[in-house]
Amino acid sequence: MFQLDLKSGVPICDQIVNGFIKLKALGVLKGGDQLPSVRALASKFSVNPNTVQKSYAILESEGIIYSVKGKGSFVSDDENASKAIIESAKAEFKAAIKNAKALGLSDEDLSSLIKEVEK
Amino acid sequence: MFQLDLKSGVPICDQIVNGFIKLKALGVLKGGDQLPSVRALASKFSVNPNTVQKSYAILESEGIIYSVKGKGSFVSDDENASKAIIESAKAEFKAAIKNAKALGLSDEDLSSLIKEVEK
DNA sequence: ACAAGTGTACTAATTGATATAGTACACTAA
DNA sequence: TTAGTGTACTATATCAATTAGTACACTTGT
Repeated sequence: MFQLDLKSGVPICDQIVNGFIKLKALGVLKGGDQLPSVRALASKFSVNPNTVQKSYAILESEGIIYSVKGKGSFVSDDENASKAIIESAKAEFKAAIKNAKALGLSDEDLSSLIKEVEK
Repeated sequence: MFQLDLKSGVPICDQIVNGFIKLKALGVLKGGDQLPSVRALASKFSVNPNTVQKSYAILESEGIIYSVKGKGSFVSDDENASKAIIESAKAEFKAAIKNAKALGLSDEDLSSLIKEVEK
């Protein structure tokens, strides 16, 4: 399970969303796996159930998970889900690119950095 | 001069800070150059003078510029300050690369995204 | 000396996003 | 029936960012 950084300034609900997206991308969570209940996860992280609920709603709207009243929330095995994960990762990376470019880094600068990280 | 995007969600003061850092990094602004006055820039951007003042205070605290009462604000001669900022931007970008790769994006994917993000 | 322009320092109010608090309802399974 | 689940809703609290307004100290040019 992932960790929350309450001091990071990143909204808690976003951290939870990204946490599960990464767990699925890494294969830790697979289609059909059950997620912690809204209340259980809220208790574990010591945050409000509404915040977790919001995260789950976002994940469901993106096709990452699906929720069933009275049963629980589960990892989706829909083909489109992985597409959503990729899109989410791309969006996050684009934001980083925009930041770097705003500080004057060129396309070449950034491209060379990509290769540096390879190891 | 740079532009502001009021709809981007990025705080105006941060955009102004990054704008000047970029101008200095690109050599458009050099040590000793005078910046627009707080009131003049606020008027040009149609934002509150306090917001510009805050940006200038941040830039000064980071050593990018220096301000003199009654005279104005000027670009600092110290090159190390802006270089340090560029380095930290690179470090942040590297973290984003690592993140994206962990989610399964390839070097080619990331390179093409760099070109996608314009301006 | 004066006036205009400069940076700086406050307090107050506003807005929007985020998170919390509390309650309630519908559903499922044992 | 009972406990646990997701879901919906209103209200409140908090915080960052911004705006608004005022005031003061300083420099420059006249």
